Amino acid sequence: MCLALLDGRAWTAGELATHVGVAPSTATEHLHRLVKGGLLAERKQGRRRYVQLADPGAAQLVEDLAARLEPGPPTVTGLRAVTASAALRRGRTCYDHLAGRLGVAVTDAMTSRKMLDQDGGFALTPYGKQWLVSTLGVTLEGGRRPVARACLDWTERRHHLAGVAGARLCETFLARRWVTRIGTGRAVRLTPEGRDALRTHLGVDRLD
Amino acid sequence: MCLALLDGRAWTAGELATHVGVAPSTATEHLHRLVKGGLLAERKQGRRRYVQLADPGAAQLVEDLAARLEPGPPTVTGLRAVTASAALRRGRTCYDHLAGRLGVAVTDAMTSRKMLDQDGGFALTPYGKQWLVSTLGVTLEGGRRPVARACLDWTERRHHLAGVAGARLCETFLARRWVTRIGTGRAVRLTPEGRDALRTHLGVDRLD
DNA sequence: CCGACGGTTCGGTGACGGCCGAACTGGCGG
DNA sequence: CCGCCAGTTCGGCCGTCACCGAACCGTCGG
Repeated sequence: MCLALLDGRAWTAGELATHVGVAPSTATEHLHRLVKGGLLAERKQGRRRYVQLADPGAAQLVEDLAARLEPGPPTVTGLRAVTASAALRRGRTCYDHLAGRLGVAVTDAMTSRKMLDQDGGFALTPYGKQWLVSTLGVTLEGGRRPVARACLDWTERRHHLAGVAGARLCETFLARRWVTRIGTGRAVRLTPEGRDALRTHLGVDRLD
Repeated sequence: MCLALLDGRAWTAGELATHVGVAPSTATEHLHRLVKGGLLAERKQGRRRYVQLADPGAAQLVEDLAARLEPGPPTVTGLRAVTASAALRRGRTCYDHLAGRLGVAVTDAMTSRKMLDQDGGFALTPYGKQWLVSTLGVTLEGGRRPVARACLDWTERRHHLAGVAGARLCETFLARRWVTRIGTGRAVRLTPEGRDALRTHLGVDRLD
């Protein structure tokens, strides 16, 4: 369930129950514990109850656990499952930022263009901040949350950009329709406009 | 047990058993699972078996879990326990770097002296690298491990410096006897020479 | 060579936890 | 007003897991 919630959206108890294949009563029990423990936040709307990860810290924790526990995606079988997992590997959201080959490619491009410093840690350079704020028009005020943070990509086994900057970047990509969600899941697809934008802004020609 | 192992040292199975108050056979069972799961590494020496956290990633995971789960140190009672926990709050090692008020103070001083950029993320500045390498004489080669990383301090509720830089800094502090270990635990004490060094190198006058 | 000691293996036990089905609650819609 | 649906509560069952004591194994020291 926590893995499913990593898409950053709010799920209903019933959705999660069928998704993981347990009875609704079982799901209810688990979700109550996770809420009481502070990992999830709940929001009641009429007769249904939505849960989502409580905060970016919770998402990071789940992500880190998953990264350590999964030595690789367990071999999927069946055409449907294979295409779905291929789409996820190509591009997806990870809580509130971009991941998969797309997320890593953006991170790499920002690094080689000196917008991101991965040499002394993981931080935006002044130029990188300027690009985000002036060129893309986002704001980087984030309260106590770090502006830039490395998040280990569990399909690519590389770091991609998370934190406030990663979240704003992902919002921008979605708002400008550089990427669109595939169906209702976490997978995203790069649009032709997105392809152009990647080339002009970041010099990324193609994603393998 | 994992919390105890956060001091970075290698413990024997028996030590851990008595430390957490279970039978040796129980400890053995748990430790075998943790080793098989890749969280701990074991090293046999004669008739005893040492275990320690497998890698910095494992330490980070345990630390992050602890930071999230502990809303604060559960009120300790008794003079002995109180002084011990006060010493831990003042200064300690966290796996392989400095933590507690000492660790946070060093991190803050490096930040205000522009050695560390906490504004765009968490990274050493060129000046910070130069200070570590030229003035303190450490090397920052660390393979795949990040040079600088933020680690949430569970007593101070603030970030302190971890990663390769944090580890080298801690080694230096210990080697130059700026801090010394108190007894056999994780707690460290600032020596008079350490006090001088903090003042001359980082402009830190006193730790509250 | 023998005893002490650290560690492990094994069998058994008690309890806890996950899970479900059935009954119940309360919004929502016809 | 009644039926439907999402979710919850409750009771009970079963599996599993933590734990321990006792026996066992190797290593070290006398």
